Amino acid sequence: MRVLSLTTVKRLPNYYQIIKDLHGRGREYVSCDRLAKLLGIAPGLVRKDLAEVAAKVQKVGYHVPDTLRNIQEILGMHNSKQAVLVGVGSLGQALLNYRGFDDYGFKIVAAFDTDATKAGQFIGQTEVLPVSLMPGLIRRLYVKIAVLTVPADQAKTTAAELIKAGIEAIWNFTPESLEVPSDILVRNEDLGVGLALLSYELERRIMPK
Amino acid sequence: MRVLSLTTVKRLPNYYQIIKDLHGRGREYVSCDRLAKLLGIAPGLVRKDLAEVAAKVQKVGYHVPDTLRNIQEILGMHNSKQAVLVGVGSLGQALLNYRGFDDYGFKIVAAFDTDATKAGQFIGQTEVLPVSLMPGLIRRLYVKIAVLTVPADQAKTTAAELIKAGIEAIWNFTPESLEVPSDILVRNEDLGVGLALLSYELERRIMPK
DNA sequence: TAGATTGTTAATCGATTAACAATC
DNA sequence: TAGATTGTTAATCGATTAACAATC
Repeated sequence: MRVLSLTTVKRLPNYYQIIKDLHGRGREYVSCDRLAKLLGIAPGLVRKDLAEVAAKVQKVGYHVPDTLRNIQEILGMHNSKQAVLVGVGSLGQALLNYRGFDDYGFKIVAAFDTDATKAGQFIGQTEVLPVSLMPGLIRRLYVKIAVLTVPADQAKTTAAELIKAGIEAIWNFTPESLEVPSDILVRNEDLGVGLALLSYELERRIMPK
Repeated sequence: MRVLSLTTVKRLPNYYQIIKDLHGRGREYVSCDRLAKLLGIAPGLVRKDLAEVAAKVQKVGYHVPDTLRNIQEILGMHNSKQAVLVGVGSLGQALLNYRGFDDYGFKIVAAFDTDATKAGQFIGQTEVLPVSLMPGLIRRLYVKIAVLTVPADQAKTTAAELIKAGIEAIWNFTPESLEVPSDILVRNEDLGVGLALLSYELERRIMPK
């Protein structure tokens, strides 16, 4: 499997969504034209994206079940991936309840919070533990992924602790930018960015020119 | 004010974050080199981004308080923007509790859910109402923005109802792609995309080649 | 075969970078 | 002035599109 461009990988969940839907409705094949129309992009782009991804059959299009499987394969959706979550605020709680993770093979095995009164609660399937138990649990279970949902001012120190305990990938929901060693993977997910874009487009529309 | 490229607008919240922090610590000026280093991008890009945005002073850099104000202005952060939220599941609840919206002038004035037993509850500052009251309230308060956090299978019909009631911008957290008239603004925010990217990079790293 | 489809190429577009010019 | 900084230009890079070739 060749390395896919990041822009292609970004679209994979969109293809996945549509193809999963078609699969559920019993469709066997789908053309790139159809996919392109549903996603609002050029058919050629679909062909390029799926060139290394889809199970294509000349004349009838892409084979739905096989293509679905290939996307799952590429994204490692059926490899189960253990993760911990740090910071059981409102966003942390939401992510603990969010069911969309299962699809991607993610399982949050424990959540941590500095507020000891939260310890012992279950949110969704996950137990909240005091943050003092964090390094030990990460080491014991060989957890490599952490979801970071602490307040912004605790982001850097928490990230440092996580890395020290053996975490290799951080999904960062704080607006802080983290400085980490180059062998640590960080993905920033900032709701503020989406809101800023919405906000900007609204401004331009409401007071045009 | 000229039209900024979307890539520039996407970085504005990052500049905002840093400059706000500098402002809080009493700094008066900041150079593009400094900003570039903190964001991990080229100094020239910072200069280009901020050319139309920042209050620059030759020889000392960008004026922190004025630049902060300009970014707020461009993003319309001090215009208060009323919004409603539909779908009080786990993600909906999180967004109702999320305090980051205030900064951008967003105020969620009401939340709606089809589950009538949720009605009457307050989540954060916001009351949950039965969905039957939605069109009336949107019209009465002239609300133009909706946050869509319903289950995927209700996304399309809910969006249609919102638009019928007068909503002009939808912040879509469902994985569905909505088909809307061209005068309606939609921003898709799919956590699955972020997860897919993290997942892909992890795969590549764990089983290299 | 004819026709529907995917594959591939070259052209285009836009964003980023690097280097230097301009400024105070 | 010298020096620190921003402004601007041209080169580069990468993604997308459009058009056509190849396939079964």
